Amino acid sequence: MDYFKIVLFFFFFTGILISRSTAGRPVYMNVRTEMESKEAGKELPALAPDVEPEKHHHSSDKSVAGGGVIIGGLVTVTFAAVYCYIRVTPITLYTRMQNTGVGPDCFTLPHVLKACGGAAVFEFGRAVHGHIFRRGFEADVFVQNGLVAAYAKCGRIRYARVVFEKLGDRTIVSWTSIISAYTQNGQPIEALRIFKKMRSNDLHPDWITLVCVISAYADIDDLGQGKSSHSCVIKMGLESEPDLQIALITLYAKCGHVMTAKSLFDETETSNVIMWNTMISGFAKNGCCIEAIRVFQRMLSKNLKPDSVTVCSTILACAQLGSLKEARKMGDYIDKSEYKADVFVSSALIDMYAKCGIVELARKVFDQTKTKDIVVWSSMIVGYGLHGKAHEAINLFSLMKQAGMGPNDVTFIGLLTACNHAGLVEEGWRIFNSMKDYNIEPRHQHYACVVDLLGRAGCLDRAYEFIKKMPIKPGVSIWGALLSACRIYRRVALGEYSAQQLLSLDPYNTGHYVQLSNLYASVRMWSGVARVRVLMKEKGLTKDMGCSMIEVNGKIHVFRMGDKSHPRSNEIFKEHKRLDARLKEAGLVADTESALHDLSYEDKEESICNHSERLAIVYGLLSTPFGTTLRVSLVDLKFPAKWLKVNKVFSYSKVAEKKSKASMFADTAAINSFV
DNA sequence: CTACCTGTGG
Repeated sequence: MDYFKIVLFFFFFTGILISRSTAGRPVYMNVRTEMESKEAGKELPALAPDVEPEKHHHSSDKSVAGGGVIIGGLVTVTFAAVYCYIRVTPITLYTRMQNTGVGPDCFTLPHVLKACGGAAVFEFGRAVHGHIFRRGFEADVFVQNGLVAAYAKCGRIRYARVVFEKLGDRTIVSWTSIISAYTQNGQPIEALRIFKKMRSNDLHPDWITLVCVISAYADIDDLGQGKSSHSCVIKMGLESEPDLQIALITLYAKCGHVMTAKSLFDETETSNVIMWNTMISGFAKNGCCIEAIRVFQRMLSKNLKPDSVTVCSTILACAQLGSLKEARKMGDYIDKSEYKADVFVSSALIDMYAKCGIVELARKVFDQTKTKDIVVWSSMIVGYGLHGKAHEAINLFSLMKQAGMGPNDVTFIGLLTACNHAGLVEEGWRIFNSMKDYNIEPRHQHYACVVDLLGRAGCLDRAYEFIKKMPIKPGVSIWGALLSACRIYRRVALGEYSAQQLLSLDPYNTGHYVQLSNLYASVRMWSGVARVRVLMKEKGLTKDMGCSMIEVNGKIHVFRMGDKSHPRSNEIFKEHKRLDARLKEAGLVADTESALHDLSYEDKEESICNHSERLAIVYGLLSTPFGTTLRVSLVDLKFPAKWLKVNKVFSYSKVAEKKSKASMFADTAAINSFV
C-alpha cells in the first residue's frame, strides 16, 4: 500500500508536468486507446517521463484549447491514478524492457511469468514463451517451472504438461508445479498419479509439494490417504508450518471431520488470517454455521483484521443458517466496512439476504453494487427464483442483457427454477430452448429443471419423451424429478419405471424409497408400500427424521416431528388442532398427503414429517403479531439429537433443501393470510 | 520458480 501511495504521489507531479506541457489535453484518450488496443503497454505515459518523454505526445497531436493547468492537472492525476492501478504490472515493465532493447535473463523471466499467471493472460504468456525460446532459455529449470505455473494459472493444462515433459532436469519445484497445475484445474487424480511417479523416481516432496498433495486428497475426499500425508508431515517435522496446517484443516473439514479440523486450529493460536478463513469456511461448509460465526466474532475480539475472504465465508454461514438476525448483523457490519465494494462480498450478500427470506434487501445490495459481474447478476436471478418471483427474475434477465452481460449456465438454472416455482411451463420451455442462442450447452441440471417443470405441470408424457430425446444419460435428479411428478399425479407405471432407474443409480438414498412408497400409498396399493418397506429393510435404511427451525425474536426454535419438548408445547398442539380443523372446513386439505391420512404405518411417518414444519409455523403464529412473515427452514439432522436443544440457539444445523424453503415461504404466507 | 482460504447452480 505504501508503495502504491508513493507511486500516486509521483503521478501527481508528473501529472502536473504533463498538463503543463499539453495544456489540458485529454489524457484519458491515451488510456482508452491503450486499453482498447491489446498491445500490452507499447506506450507507458507518465511512468518515467525522464526516460522517454516523447512517447506521450505522439498519439494525440490535437491539443484541446483551454482547460487550464489546474483542471488539466486534476484530470491527469485522476486518470493517471486509474492508469497506474490498471497498468503498472511486471508485464508492462517487461514490455517496456523489450522495447528498450534490454533482454530479459533467467532472473527476470520467472517474475514475468508469475505475473502472467496472476492476470491469467494466456496470449501474453505465449509471447513470453516465444521470447524464452528465441533467447535460448529452454534449458533453464527456473524459467521452465515458471512457464508450467503460468500456463496452469491460465487454465491451459496441456501447455503446462508439454513444457513439463520436455524438461530434462526436473527439480522438486518442477514436479510440484505440474502437480499443482492439475489440482488447480480440477484434476486431482492426475495430480496424485504424477505425485506417485515422482516418488517412484525417488524424489522426496518438500513442504509445498505436500500442500498440493494434501489439497488433492481433500478434493477427492480421501481422508485415509490424507491422514497418511498428515503423518508424513509430522515425520518430516513440518507440523508447525502454517501453510501445511491450513492444508490439513481444509482436508479434515472437507471430509466432514470438522472437530479434528477445529482441534488442529485451536492448537495453533495463530494470527494468520488465511488460517482463520479456512476454519470459518470449514465450519460453514459443514453446516456448523453458528460455530463459523463465532470464530468470526472471536477474530474480531482478538483485533485481527478480517479480509474479504473472511467476510465472504461468514456471510455464507449466515446464509445457510437462515437466521435473519445474524444476516442483518452481518449486513450492517459489511455496510460499515471497506468490503462492500467487493464483488465477491456483494454476491455473497445478495445470496444471503435471498436465502434468509428478504429478497428486497438482496435487491438493494444488488442495486448498490457498482460493477456487477455475472455471478452478481446470477445470484440475484437465483434469489428471485428461490422466492418464486419468476417475473422479476425474467425482467432482471432482460436488464442483464441490456447491460451487455452474457448469461452463464447458472443464470439459466436460476431462470428455470424460477419458472418451476411459479408454474410458468411455456416460459420455462422457451428459456430452456433459448440457451443455444447464447452458446450454452444445457447440463444435467438444466434437463432436470425442465423435467421438473413439465412434471409439476402434469405433462408427464411430455416429460418422459423429453428424457428419451436428451443427448445425455439421465441421472438421479432427472429420474427423481419424474418420480416426484408421478407421485403428485398418481402415475404408478411411469413412477415405478422411474424408481427402478433411480434405485439402480442411487440405491442407498432413503428419499427415493419414500417417494415410491408415497406413490403407492396415494393409490392405496398397500402391497407396493409393503414391498418398498422390505427393500429398505434389506438395505438397512431407516427414514431419517425431518426437523424444522423457526426464528422468533432472534431466537431459533427447533421442532422435531411430534415434538413435545417445547415449553409451549401444549398450546402449540391445541392451536395446531384448531387450525387443522379450520383448514379442513375451508377445504384446504393438504393435497397428496390427504390420501395417506386415514391408514397405515407409513402414512403416520409421512404426516409426522410434515408435522415438524407445521409445529414451527404454529409456534410462529402464536408468538408473533398478525401479519408477520414467518420464515421456516428445514433442518437436516445428520448430527446426534443431543446437540439439538429446543428453544435455544443450537450449533450444528444444516439447511437441507433450499427449494422446499421457497415453497414454505409461500405456504406460510397462505396460512398467515387465512388465519 | 512451486502452495493454502472467498461469491451464483446441485
